[in-house]
This record gives sequence, structure tokens and C-alpha cells, in this order.
Amino acid sequence: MNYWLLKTEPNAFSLDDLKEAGVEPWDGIRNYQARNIMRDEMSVGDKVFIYHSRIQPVGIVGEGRVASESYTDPTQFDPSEKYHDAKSDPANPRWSLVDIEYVATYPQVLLLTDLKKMPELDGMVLTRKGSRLSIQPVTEQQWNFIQTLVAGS
DNA sequence: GCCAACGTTGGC
DNA sequence: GCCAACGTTGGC
Repeated sequence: MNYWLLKTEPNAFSLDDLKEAGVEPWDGIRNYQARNIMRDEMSVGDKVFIYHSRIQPVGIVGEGRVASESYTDPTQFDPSEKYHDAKSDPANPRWSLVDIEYVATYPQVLLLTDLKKMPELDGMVLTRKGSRLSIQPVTEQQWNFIQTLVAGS
């Protein structure tokens, strides 16, 4: 069992959208590090925090789980798609994705500004300055600690 | 909307 | 294979 954090811009796709969809292909990831995590490291059943970026309040808003093995992201081959990648070879696709299933909406947003103040989360990728990775690892300790913040309030 | 930090591209 | 220029991310 591994733990991850997925960033999303609620303008484009929010936790509520995921709740409504139930399961959603996490497409449009065009960063090699993030792709490698989905393609090589994620397994069905892994737990993920859903994080809203850009729009206030910025923070962790809920939880999902990995619902499929990785497969080719079809949007890379569709010229009408925002995430079309003309340089991706269909015989050797560049970009992969996994399906993400909705699990829960937390009763309150766990604000980035608060998370940054917590010594237990020192070294978390999310709280690192300049970290832009949209799919990032969360340790079991970090996951469990953040769960206590949800349960305790 | 600004801009620092980061990732990618492409000329050499 | 270096690195400047460019584009993007994302907190503020």
C-alpha cells in the first residue's frame, strides 16, 4: 500500500467533479516525474489525497483511491484535445494515466498554510518550497498524521 | 495578476 | 551535452 497526493485545479476538475463521476481517468499529466509515478509506482488500492491548487482555499480537500493499473492516456493522440502531444508516437506512447475513484470529502479543508507549520510534515514534498510536482509521494507517517487532523476536528 | 521556481526545448 | 530562452505552475 502506497500513498500519494494529486493536485488539481478546481476550475478544471474539482473534488466535487470526481464525486459526481465516481471514477475518473486522471488524464492530461504531461510531466515525466508524475507520469513515472503513475506508470511505475502506483497500484490499485493505493490511497491518494486530493489537493486543490490555485484557487482559495488552497489545501487538501479529500481522498480517493487508485482504481486501475496504468494505461495509455488517449488525449495525447487527439488533436482537438488541450493535452494533444504531436510528438508522441502511437507505437510508443509517451503519456500514461490511472483511474482515480472518489472516496471522501473531508469536513474541512486542510489548508496548505497550516500544513506548512506542522513539524510532523517537514520534508513533505508538498510543503517544500518551489515544489510543482502534480503527483507526489506521501509517506505512511505523513498520511497517518494528516488523518488525525481530519478525525480530530 | 504577479512573479519565483521549475521543466523543456533547441541552437550551438 | 551545455545552457539561454522560453513556457508553465502555483502560491500569494
